[in-house]
Amino acid sequence: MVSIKDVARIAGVSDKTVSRVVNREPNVTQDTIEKVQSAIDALGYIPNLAARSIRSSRTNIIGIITDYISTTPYSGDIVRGVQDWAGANGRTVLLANTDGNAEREANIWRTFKAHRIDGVLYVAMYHRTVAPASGDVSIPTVLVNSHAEAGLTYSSIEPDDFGGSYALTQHLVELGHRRIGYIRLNPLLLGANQRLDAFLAATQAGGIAENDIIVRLGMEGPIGAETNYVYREALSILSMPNRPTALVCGNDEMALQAYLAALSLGLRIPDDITIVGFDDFRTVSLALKPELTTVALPYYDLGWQGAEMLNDLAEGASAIERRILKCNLVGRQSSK
Amino acid sequence: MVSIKDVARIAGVSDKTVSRVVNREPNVTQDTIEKVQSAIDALGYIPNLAARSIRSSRTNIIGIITDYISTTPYSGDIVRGVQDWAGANGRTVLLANTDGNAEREANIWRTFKAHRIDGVLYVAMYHRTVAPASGDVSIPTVLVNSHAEAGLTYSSIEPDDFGGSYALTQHLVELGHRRIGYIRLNPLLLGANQRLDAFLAATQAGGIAENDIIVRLGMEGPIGAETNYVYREALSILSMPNRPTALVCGNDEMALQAYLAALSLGLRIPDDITIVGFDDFRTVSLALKPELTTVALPYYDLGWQGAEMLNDLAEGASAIERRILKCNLVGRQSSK
DNA sequence: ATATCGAATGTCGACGTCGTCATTTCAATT
DNA sequence: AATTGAAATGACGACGTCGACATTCGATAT
Repeated sequence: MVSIKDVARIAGVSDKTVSRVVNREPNVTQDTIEKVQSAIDALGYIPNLAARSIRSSRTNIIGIITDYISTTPYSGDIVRGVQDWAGANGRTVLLANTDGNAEREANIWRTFKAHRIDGVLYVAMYHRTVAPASGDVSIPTVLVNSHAEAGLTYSSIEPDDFGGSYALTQHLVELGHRRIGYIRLNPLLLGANQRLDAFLAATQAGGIAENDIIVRLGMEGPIGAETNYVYREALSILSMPNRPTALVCGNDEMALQAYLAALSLGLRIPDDITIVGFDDFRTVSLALKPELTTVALPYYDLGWQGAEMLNDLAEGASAIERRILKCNLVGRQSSK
Repeated sequence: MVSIKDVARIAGVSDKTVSRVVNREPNVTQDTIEKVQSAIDALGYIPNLAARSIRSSRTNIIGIITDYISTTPYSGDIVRGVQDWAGANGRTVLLANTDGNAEREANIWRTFKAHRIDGVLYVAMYHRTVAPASGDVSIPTVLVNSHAEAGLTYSSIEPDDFGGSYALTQHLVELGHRRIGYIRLNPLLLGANQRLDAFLAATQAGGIAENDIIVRLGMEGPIGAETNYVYREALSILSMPNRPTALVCGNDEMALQAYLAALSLGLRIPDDITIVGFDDFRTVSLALKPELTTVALPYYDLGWQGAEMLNDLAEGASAIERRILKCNLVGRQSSK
């Protein structure tokens, strides 16, 4: 590999002068700059960041630790947000995936430390409580789409499931719905409870009677291997003699199944039944006809802002911040 | 940061001896090993990989360059496959995303070279032809889910869209379907043509008359901003007086729309109409009721095997290999 | 011509690790 | 006790970069 010394030799200057040119330091003649630059171009010289980092003890690398990357398709957008921030700020991203395996996680922390990375974004693919196994040597860490278990202090950034669900429910109340069905997510998911709680709070605030609320469990069991009751429950709710006029689903994938149930019963959406989802998982929400009213999770922003927070931390900010990002209602044609 | 010298001082040995222990070199007394090990544990010493790499000019880092990571949800599995291989083989993964932007791509190559990574996996998120902008200095590179434009020589690994589509079509012929509709993908996608070609070849081989094949265009326009005709075309095909008994969709998302169209016409799946997809995009294929017969893309294996191929290349193998991975038929309840 | 001073450039060493080679230790053999 | 040889350990330098400091250069003022 061509090094700074090779460039120096070709340009007929010292290695330090090349270094000055590369790092755009002042007090270098225009003439010298050109000589050096053409030597760089001729040799295709690219500075060795490893060497740089052992001198400066700063790597400009941030690490991402993810868990179940493939179970929640769009959460990859978190990673994209981080990457875009990194690209815009001269950082590089090291990525590793635990698959929920503790031993693997410990290894990843070790490797990241060996790389002397500047910080870690600990990204949960579904919104939940986590306990990073960072070990004794500490690295600046920000939890993304998650927060720390009781007793652990980490900065974190999360979506406002509660607020999003509240807004969505309010939307239905404003449309005049007085009897509403609800199919809830796997209770293991943090969002499941927050969304349901907000739904119940908003319906109550909207003056809807308790027995005009029909709540059913849509899924349960371990993440990635859950049992799915959604279709059956949707059929059951929609077959009730006094069927509700709106059906709220824990997420868009559930809404899809509710669509199928509704259509197979000959119901038209949204004329006979309003159906709404959550996540704005676009491969589903936009493919459904009519397109689905849902709530968008701010995945990309979680990543971008999480990276910003991490940067603050790595620069010395010591305050622990717990940031909550808004989930916006996305009104489409499935609600009326 | 604690270095090898700190450990040496505490253990009362030379830095080289610590190095020997860390790297499990022979000819070290058991006694010394223990002394050193306890110093390592006490200090929490972790070797600095950057320092190691400037000596050995081997980083054990492989880079992944992706394009449109968020448009094809499950293709993140390619990355997961790479990561798993890396984890199992002591490598670390550097990740960057071009978003289809050439300038960004050039920057990424520069950065990767600056990190002196061992090789690059150039991953396309949808199957296509690519022209990596790797610049003059070369790094071992393998193209994943893509192959090189004419004139460029790169090793590559791709899914066998043709074979998968052929098997799927054959399955329908074997089920006795003699009149079949086909909604095709955006022609910009490489898979679009391969899948359609295989469909036409398999129907012809199965003795189906040309005018019993109804092909419609489902999508067109730039990736990520296409116009979608699927629902309309599905309705149109399914409303024909002599409607086909099976409908093949370019991918699972299209199949979803075909389901909606069929149900809204009061048709039952699969009794009145067989519908099949492609991709085995599980959030859709398993959520559909009945579950969708489709073809699985070997995303994970593309990643894992791509990493293997890259490793061979980095170790000195000079042969260019073009590997094609099988796409397996996944029979479920939507075909009969 | 000479002194002065800032600008331009160079020399040197340190960062952390490990290969090379030299030195020390120790047990086995004469 | 002296010799031998292998095993164990250490000293040193190089990898590529850049900070600290030293030196040289060139222009201006005397």
